[in-house]
Amino acid sequence: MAKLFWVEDQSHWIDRFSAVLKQADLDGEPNHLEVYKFPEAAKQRIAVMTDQHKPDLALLDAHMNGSDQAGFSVSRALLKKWPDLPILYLSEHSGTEIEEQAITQNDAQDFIAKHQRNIEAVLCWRIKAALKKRQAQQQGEQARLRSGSLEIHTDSWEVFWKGVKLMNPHNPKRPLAPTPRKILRFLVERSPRPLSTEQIADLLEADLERFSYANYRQHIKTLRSAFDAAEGHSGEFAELCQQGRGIVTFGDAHAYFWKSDS
Amino acid sequence: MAKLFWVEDQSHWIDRFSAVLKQADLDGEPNHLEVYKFPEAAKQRIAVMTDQHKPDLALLDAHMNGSDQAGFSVSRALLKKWPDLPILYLSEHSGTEIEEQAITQNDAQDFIAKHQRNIEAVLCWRIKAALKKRQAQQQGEQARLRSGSLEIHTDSWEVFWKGVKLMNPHNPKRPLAPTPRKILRFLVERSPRPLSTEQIADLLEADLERFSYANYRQHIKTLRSAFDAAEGHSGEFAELCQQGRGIVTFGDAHAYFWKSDS
DNA sequence: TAAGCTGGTGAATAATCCGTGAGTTTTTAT
DNA sequence: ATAAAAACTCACGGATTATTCACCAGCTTA
Repeated sequence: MAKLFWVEDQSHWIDRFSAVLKQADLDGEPNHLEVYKFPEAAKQRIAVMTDQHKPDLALLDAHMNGSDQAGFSVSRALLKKWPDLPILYLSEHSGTEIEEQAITQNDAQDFIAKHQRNIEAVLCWRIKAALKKRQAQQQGEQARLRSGSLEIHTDSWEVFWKGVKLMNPHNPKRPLAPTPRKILRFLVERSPRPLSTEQIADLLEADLERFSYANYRQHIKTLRSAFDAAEGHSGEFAELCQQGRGIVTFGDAHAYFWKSDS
Repeated sequence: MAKLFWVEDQSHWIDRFSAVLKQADLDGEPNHLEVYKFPEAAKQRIAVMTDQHKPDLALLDAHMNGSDQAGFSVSRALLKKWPDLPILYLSEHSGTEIEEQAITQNDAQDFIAKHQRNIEAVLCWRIKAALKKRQAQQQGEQARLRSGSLEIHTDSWEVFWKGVKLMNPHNPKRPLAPTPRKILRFLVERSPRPLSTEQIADLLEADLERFSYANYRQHIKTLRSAFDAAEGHSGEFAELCQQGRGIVTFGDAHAYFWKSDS
């Protein structure tokens, strides 16, 4: 559960974004949102918060109630207590001195303009990215990609399905081979969008002359049997794929996609 | 002197920003700007760049010459060589899928819309902030290393495995040779990320012409037999490596990685 | 019903990886 | 300058991985 600490003085922005933020898929769980309309109230709250309430990320408006510095004072209060807390600004004053101050002097992780195309989505992407970065730093750089029961350690490239490490189906003592594991990663990263043969070839930096659809199919087969092996050859994964989850064919265009099982 | 690596396919943007970027006060010194108009040219250049040319920051356009992926392929080439290089996108397509891909999948440090108020200044602020963050990260490295049964005294460069000092396998009276020692240290420092031949060559500040994969392999062999010797030639370490711990081949990219035994 | 398509499969082949020993060159210490 | 140590090169071979091929089943369309 991601805990967000949000300070915003204008009600209409709160109305507009709170539902989006609560429901955004940041870590697969529902988010907890703590909103304050006044910087003073926020600061008082920060003073009494314990580590157990520590937010994962703060979202601030820089300019509030007529003062340029209101948001920054909240930021200072937060950073004093938790120096590594990522702070994002959400402001109407992009391109101004406020942005400069936020970025160069107040250790802002990001500064997002309120007035822009598709702002809700942009906000979610950036919060997600900030959380991811934070997590990577915290966990000693343990980069992980998760989707349902699947977990890919993107550093050591180990892949776990329901907690079991995926192995090479032809030789259970050996780990999943490089190309299949890359393909799996790309599929999960782009989930639930499909990846055509050409796109995979591009991502693999393979020659399109060499990398054919037959080829792609073969690697998908390897992957599927690796999943099956991890489940003790029970055929569960094959069933899952039948039901349109796991590794699924797209229907045409020689494409496959990954869909989380949960 | 900050070195910037910039890929941008449209001349008018290059004209508009190059002077600004050259003269921006990023670290108190004049900046060095390397500009490419074609992703292919950029990638070719990256392939032959050595550590001494390593840029401090890359500025990419995502969408170039009609392809959405052109910028990302440059990003991949850069990150493959220098995994911690900060990458900023400068794009006309903010709020679109391109931004999403950049931020959530391509480890973008930032994504800056070309069309915005005061863009020149914003660009400089953000570049400066990214460089500052990078520097702060680099300084936070530790002085002593421990990983499972392995301990490296980074001051005296002695290496202990299960409390036994690793010696040169060819001559048990002599300490482990410098290059294997360094390689082991880099592997452990980056654990559990793999280190390709290219990256090791970079870290050793060796010439890529000289430092080949065969070479790397040979040092790995030396290391493994040093571990084996420390265990009284029992073959335990070889077994450990078989099981994916200790010094492990990555299975791709001519890379190895270290994984703690505990 | 056949032809054309997609997508799954096993087996065969091709390519690559990686460990290895032996030898050569470069570096270092005396 | 000399010798020892370290770094590097090279080529081989077994193992592993990637790719190709031929075939089959199911579906759609003429």
